[in-house]
Amino acid sequence: MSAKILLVEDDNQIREVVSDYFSAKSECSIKMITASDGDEGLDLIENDDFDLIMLDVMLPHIDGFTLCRRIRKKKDVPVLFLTARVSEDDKLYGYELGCDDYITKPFSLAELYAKVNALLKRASGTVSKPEIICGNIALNPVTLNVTACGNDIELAPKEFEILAYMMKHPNWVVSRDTLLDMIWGNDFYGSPRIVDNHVKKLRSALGEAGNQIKTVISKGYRLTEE
Amino acid sequence: MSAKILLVEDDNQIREVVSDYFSAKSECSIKMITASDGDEGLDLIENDDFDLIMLDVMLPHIDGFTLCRRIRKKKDVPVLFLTARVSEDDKLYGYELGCDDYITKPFSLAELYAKVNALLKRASGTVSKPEIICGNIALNPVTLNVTACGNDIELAPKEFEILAYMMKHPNWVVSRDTLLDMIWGNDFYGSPRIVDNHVKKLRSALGEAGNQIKTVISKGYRLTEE
DNA sequence: CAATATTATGATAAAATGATAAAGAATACT
DNA sequence: AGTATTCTTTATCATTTTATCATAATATTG
Repeated sequence: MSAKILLVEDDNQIREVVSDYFSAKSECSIKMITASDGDEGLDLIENDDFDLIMLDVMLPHIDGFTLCRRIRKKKDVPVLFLTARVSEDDKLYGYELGCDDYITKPFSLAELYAKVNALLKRASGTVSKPEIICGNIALNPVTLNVTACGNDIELAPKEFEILAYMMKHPNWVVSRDTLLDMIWGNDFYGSPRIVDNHVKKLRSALGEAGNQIKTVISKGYRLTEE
Repeated sequence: MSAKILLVEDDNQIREVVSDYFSAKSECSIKMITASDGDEGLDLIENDDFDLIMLDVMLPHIDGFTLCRRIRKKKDVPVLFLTARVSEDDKLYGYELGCDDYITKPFSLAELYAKVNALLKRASGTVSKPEIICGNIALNPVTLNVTACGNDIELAPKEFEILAYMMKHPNWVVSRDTLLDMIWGNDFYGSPRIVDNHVKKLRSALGEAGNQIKTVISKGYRLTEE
């Protein structure tokens, strides 16, 4: 599942940092769109549907509270305030307007991310899953579930890690040495042939979808989308 | 293999100690360049290519995170954070920004040295570099994909290496001996005629675009843009 | 144009590489 | 301790890739 989030914030740096963090952290299951002032924000809201809106309270022409009221007239979308003001009044005001939560600057990105996910969950009844998908294979880094062609797959630890690494780098050719470095670590002194064996098992565990793992001779393996 | 490393660190002593240690330990295969603040660091990064950058998180005017983001916009080079802060947030943040690893102060020089070497090793194989394009041929050094006139091409290892070398030096006349040196290495004692054969196969694999490989009689081959 | 040097091509043998299976070692679980 | 699972090593077999060589084609030189 993917969510579209609008961030209205005049501070360039916060906009960028939050945007980057969310895109990266959610592994693209969250799509971030930003606006630097209220007017731009309203425009976007009118022409597009968002799953959540983050609003800075202190905006140039229009303040966050007013903006929130206008949003509420049009759409029932979760709103989260970013605020530097900490008085209870402000907090209450926000809540009455239908703001669903707020966070006080300076905030940690992890905290914000957690709040956003909680809101999304509350709003939709489902959690935004950071599922990674490549062709017929899906891997959930949270539940550690793997499905191939819709079937649940049980993988041994090493098999899972190999698949996870390749899923994060689809279409890359990953060498055996890279896999050894990333998964076994620097204190492994055996032969790279061991990768072959795990890949073999991984392929057979994936069944039909095992064909998505191609071998690139003398280079390594590649996970393709078909 | 020699690597150029930039260390951005405001503490004189750390700068010197790390720099000396790396130069000595690597027996000059690592060249250390240092900057004492972010601006100086950015300057150096813009005017030079580094194989790895070590960043202190706490810098005078600009902090390491911001600097890292700026670097990422320009170059895809491994970044390693030196940090005195140990909260998970910082660690995560660093990773999302494209920092490849971090080490917490106080650290042992040996540990740092090991991390750096691991990163360099990993990077030399898998850092995502932009596609190399020459005329109708495109080569992606990460996915190892080759396309000629838009079609995906399958190449045998030696063919790929020859093409890759020529793509990195478009319009150069590369002699058979050079190719033997660069691709076969010094432990090959056969005839340079073997290059002809691989070039032949490479040409036919490239189809139409094979014409971009011209033979320069008695000198070698040249890859042109048309 | 003939003579010579250089390169292209194709067939085939040799070598390198990867797939796979089997079996012992390590690890976790009961 | 005993069992089951996973990891690792090793050996064999199939496939791909590379090397060699003979011959044809092309270019260069006088």
